[in-house]
Amino acid sequence: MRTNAADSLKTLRSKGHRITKIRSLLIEVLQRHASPLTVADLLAAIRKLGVEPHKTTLYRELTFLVSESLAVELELGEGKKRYESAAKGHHHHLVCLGCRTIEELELGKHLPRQERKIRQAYNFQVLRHSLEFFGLCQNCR
Amino acid sequence: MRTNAADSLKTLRSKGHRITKIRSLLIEVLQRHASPLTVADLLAAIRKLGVEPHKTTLYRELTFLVSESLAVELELGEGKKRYESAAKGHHHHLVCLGCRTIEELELGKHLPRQERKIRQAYNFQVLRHSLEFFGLCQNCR
DNA sequence: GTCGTTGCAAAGACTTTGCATGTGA
DNA sequence: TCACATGCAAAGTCTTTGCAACGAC
Repeated sequence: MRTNAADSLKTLRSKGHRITKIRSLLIEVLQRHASPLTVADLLAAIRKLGVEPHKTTLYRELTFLVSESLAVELELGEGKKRYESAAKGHHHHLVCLGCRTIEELELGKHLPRQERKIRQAYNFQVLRHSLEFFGLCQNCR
Repeated sequence: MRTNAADSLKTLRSKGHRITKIRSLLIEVLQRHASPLTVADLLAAIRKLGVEPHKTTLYRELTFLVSESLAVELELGEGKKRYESAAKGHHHHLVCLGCRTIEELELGKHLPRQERKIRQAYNFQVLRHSLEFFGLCQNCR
């Protein structure tokens, strides 16, 4: 699962999708950043690289990357969506309510175990989960 | 923490807040429903009871109830917020990606334990968390 | 009567859609 | 070439703000 931008592009090409400037920049930017980014963040990051994509294009492209399982969409209670590269592997988030910094967090195997229990107890097939901790970071405390 | 609508109203009154028709109906509706509701859901539910609040009022009232810790706000990847009564106590959710049904789920004490670890390992004070499982329910599988 | 609450109009933020144009393979 | 990708305008959905009128206590 842990891949790089070149791998992602290869995968897309092999499926018959085109490799455009915006697409490859977007994949690169997503992989370079540690925390999940909003559409506005992504637009700014790509502009810094000298390309000016229309925001509609980013919305469409992100939908596409999510459908290809190359990006992950999440909501952190802000009323807007954030995206991160799927190449980083599954993880959770620490969201500081003070400075809004988002840190990544690796948790043990407690949740896969819970998911098996849910399967049995609720007759519900878990495909994915989302776990965020909200609180105060070192600086904001 | 597990209270009823009358208790919530008493608490509000003791703090000097007013008990209006919309406020008390909203608290009642939130407590009556098992799954978290959108503003549109709440508006419909209150209309069924013969009152026609403006949606602006609901937005404001929900912000107020959240600030008073009588309601909880959450996002389930739909691009809109959902609210539930805080009186139900903390729990997690099973979200069916097929029929969008939302079920509640009680998990063990794994997370409080994790939160203590996070406090130590990341120097991050966890105030609350949000955990949702997305998948397919019995009918949609 | 006071001041918190409500309704309404308007605006703001985020996201989607339709269509013409551009471009990668 | 030609189907996929992009840009632009417009609209759609969710939410917030300003202000005057209302109503709980």
